[in-house]
Amino acid sequence: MDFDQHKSIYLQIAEILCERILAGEWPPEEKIPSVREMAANVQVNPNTVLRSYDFLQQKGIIFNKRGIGYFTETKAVERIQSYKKEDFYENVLPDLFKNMKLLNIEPNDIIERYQHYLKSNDTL
Amino acid sequence: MDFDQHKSIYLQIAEILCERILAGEWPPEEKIPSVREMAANVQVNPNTVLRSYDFLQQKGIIFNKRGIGYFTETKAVERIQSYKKEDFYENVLPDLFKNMKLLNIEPNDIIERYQHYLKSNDTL
Amino acid sequence: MDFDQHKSIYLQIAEILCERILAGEWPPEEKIPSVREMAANVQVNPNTVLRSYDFLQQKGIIFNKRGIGYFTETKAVERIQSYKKEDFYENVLPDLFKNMKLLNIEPNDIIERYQHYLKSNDTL
Amino acid sequence: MDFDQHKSIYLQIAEILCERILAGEWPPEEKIPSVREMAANVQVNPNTVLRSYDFLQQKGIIFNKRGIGYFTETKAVERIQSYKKEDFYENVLPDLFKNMKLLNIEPNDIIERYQHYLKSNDTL
DNA sequence: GTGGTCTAGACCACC
DNA sequence: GTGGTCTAGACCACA
Repeated sequence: MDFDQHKSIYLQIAEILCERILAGEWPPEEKIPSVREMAANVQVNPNTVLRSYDFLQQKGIIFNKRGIGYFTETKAVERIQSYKKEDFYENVLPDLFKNMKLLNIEPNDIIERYQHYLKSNDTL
Repeated sequence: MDFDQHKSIYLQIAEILCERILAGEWPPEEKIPSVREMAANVQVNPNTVLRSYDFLQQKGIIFNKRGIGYFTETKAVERIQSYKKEDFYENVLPDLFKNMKLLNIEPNDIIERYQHYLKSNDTL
Repeated sequence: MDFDQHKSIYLQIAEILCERILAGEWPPEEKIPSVREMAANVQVNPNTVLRSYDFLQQKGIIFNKRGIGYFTETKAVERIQSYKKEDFYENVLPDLFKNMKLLNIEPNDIIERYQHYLKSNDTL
Repeated sequence: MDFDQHKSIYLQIAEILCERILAGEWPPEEKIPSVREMAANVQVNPNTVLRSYDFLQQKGIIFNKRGIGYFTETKAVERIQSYKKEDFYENVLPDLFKNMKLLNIEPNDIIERYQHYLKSNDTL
């Protein structure tokens, strides 16, 4: 597992966990890997994984049963989607628009590239 | 001058300088404010401004004449645009597409919002 | 640790590190001393050491793992040699030739002195 | 006139003057260009040229007649050669040898390159 | 523990 | 006047 050195690792781990939850890897209320197990998997200090889990718990995406482990919240998927939506309209889109204007990029160019993106991902 | 606490100040200063160069505030080979002057303007320690200038010099956007000051490179604008373009296609766009697919957002929605964005900026 | 007052300390530290890497003190991907540790060793402010490390990182000779420390790049030795070679053929050699011609020094003189140099270093 | 930004300009001007003296541009006791004239020629602040002249005067290479100008010393050429010789054996040569050993460069390579150097300069 | 950023202030070489 | 370097010390996020 190699991480982007410019973003904090615990956020990258949280991000990956969210995507796996969205992908349906764990149904609601299912146990996710223990801190130690996850740490061993991604070759990272357990404290760092703990921080990811803590972060996701505060966001209402997972919860903890003492002595047992961490579990997906019932509404984990909805929560994640809601956060992503907020981030999308607050950050991603304004950033996109600013760059499009500055670099004189046509909306059609974006659409075309998106079609390609969908196709290339379909075949995976 | 107030800065975003989440990004380092020296990078924000560099960013602002780039936008002022793009806006044509200094033609190619023109002298930009001295380190001390800029530091006084944005209420920041001169060392911090120096770091911004150093950063931009390494990026080939400004250069230094000994004992005189910093000057915009002949190709400063091209360089900045090239960096921005790379960031756009490498980071912004993939991020956008990933989110669009995940959140089931239609390209038409994006375009529509972009047109609103352009209109609201025109009136400024 | 005493430094040459005519060159900046951070570059001299970088230079020393390069020579230690060339000497094989740290294999590829090995952790080098932390900023604070090195600063204590050479009796210098940690900021100054950090600057050396930053410099070497930009040259692709060492890299950083967040919260852990700096490590030698896999190709550190090759990179250093390549930089030294470039400097040699671009600066040292032209300087030598210019002086040889100007001072009317015969190549044989140089070779002879080089053999003496090698011998005197062998005995160390 | 464009200068190497890494060395101080006044030393570069002094260096150029020395080479012109060695080339016989001004016989002993001949007047060299005034500070202002030289400053205009090389596009530099007169203070900087003055510093060069001052430097050369301290080295016994030129001397000043108040109100008239700067003149080459009778033994200017000998002095310059002596300084260059000292620099050569103290700095250039040790630097060369260190690099040759480190980069595993054969003396024959140096000689060969020197022959090429002489040829290419002859034709100029 | 690690590095990263920022400040305040000093000193220097250079133009 | 210009930038460049260094120090001392603080504070922070991160592992």
